[in-house]
Amino acid sequence: MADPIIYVSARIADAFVKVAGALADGVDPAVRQSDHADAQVNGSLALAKAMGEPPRDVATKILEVAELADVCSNAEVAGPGFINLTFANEFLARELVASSTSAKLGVRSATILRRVVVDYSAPNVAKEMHVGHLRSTVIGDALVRMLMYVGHTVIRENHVGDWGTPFGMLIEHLVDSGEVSTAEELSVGDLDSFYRGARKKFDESEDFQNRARARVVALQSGDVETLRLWKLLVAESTRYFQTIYRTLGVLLQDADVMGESSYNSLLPQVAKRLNEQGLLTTSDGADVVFPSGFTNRENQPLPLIIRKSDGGYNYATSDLACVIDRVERLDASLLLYVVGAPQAQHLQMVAAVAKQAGWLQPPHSMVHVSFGNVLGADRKMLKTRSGDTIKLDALLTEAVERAASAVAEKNPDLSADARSEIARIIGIGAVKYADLSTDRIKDYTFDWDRMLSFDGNTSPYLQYAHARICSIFRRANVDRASVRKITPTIEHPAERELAMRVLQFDSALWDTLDKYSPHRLCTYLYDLTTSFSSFYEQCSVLKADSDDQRRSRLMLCDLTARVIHAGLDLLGIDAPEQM
RNA sequence: GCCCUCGUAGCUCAGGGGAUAGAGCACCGGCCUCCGGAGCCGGUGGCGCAGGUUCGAAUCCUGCCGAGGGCGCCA
Repeated sequence: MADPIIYVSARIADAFVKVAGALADGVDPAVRQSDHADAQVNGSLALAKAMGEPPRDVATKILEVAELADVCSNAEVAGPGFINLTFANEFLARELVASSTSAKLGVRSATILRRVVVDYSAPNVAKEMHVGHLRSTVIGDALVRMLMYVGHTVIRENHVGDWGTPFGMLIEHLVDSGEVSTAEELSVGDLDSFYRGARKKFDESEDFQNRARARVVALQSGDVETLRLWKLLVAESTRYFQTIYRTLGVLLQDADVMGESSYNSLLPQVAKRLNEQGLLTTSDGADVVFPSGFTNRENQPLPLIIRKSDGGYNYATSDLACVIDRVERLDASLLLYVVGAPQAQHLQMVAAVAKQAGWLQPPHSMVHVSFGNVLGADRKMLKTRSGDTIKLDALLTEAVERAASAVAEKNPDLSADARSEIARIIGIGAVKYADLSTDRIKDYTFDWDRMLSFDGNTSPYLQYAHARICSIFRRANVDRASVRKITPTIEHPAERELAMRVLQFDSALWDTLDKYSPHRLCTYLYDLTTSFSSFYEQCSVLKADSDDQRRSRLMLCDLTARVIHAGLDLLGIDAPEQM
């Protein structure tokens, strides 16, 4: 019940040991998909190198001792010393049934179950969510779903920006505008104009600046009235974030919010503990740590500032408190930070200091799941025509509108209700899939027409294939669950191709988790769907040659649909039965 | 100046030690008495440059060129 290649790899590894004994240590069988057969063994060449024997001779020896009778219908030495493997159709059929009847469609569970914190989304209070937050939110949410799927315990943490000097001006602006008016402004999601209003006053009025600074002091010293006003801003903002999260269909809830302010009480302890370990030094009036290996412009050691010269703490301290909290209180062993690439050095420094201080010892580790920018057609940061940042809310609304007009055109028979729901699923799915389907480390180009196209590696294409399969079962009037234990007969090349793809769900998901790269799962789902479309074109299901063939193909269809559905679900995307 | 990331087809992207580098769009040509043509099948076209490691390099290493980002009291 795993990818056939994984299954066969174990057999080949055994054969390596039989042939080479200790020389096989550390030699990866490297069984991979192949254009020349179902799979090819590449490791035979490396083993031959280790043994100092001709590669083809070694490959022949491997084949003599490898136990492949029940899994391969053919195995032969090829080229310079590869071994080409062809899986037995009966083996594939057995694996398909195992996959179909398993709870997780053939995906192996994690062998070591961990507690994982995923830090993602992280919008700022009283600031509009924009496309920059889209990536963190969408990628983080997909990783959360995948980690849970393989059995890990996942703790979502939304590190909201709810503290710092800007709150002085924001609170003063709130006082000027009145609480009722501010609440109204924020509740309709007009966070940007509120922020800009505060900023404008701050820039124009010296009196306002003084009030703002005084307010920051009041906030940090715990003034009751100031805290009340601050909480008002936080509450209205998080309520608004939640509406975006619901539209986007992500798992984040209010309970997942762990804003920067959550760590305020821990900050003095961070400094204290660092000091006790002799890591803290004073530099230009600030308390800092110099982790090794980091330098500034002048090639001088680069500090992580723990306590500013004015006595205040900053985000580095808060991030360290965060590490302590996640490791010591939450007992998480893996900390994922789904944060943009520009913060790479900062996070490296935080990790370095946390390790030096002994707070982040193996098996505990933190990983920066970094990502690039969203670019417009001009290859620059995505902006509106007038040069403003694009509000996430507006972006999602446009996605649904565009999808709605496409649905209305392609499927006018749907009821108005069904149409708007499907438009939501397609529009939001398209935006999320576009973000997830390219390597997160690179910038990606935002293009409405491409992401909403029904051709190519897009969510509408996957959703369409899924809907077609659902349509087959409606027409056949067959209960989906009733075909799930049927052992399929693999005959047609397109059936075989599809069967192989379906069975790769397991390794596709694990490859994805290995690098925390959702685009690998997307690529897999697209390949699977392409295989299905080809199968569907060449192999009649409802008009099959025999009842057995029909049942066999229905089984394949059901399993394919379930894998597409599950795969999209792991990406946080719905798959409607009709569209 | 130092550090990090990225350069693959005209465009948007996969592939990140394995045989002949794959898709989609665009362009050219096929397929509707057919389960959803929102589809399928085929064709044209490419690894920034130069070294190195390796049986084998788009992939790993070094240098150069180009693009983006970071480099002490904002978060």
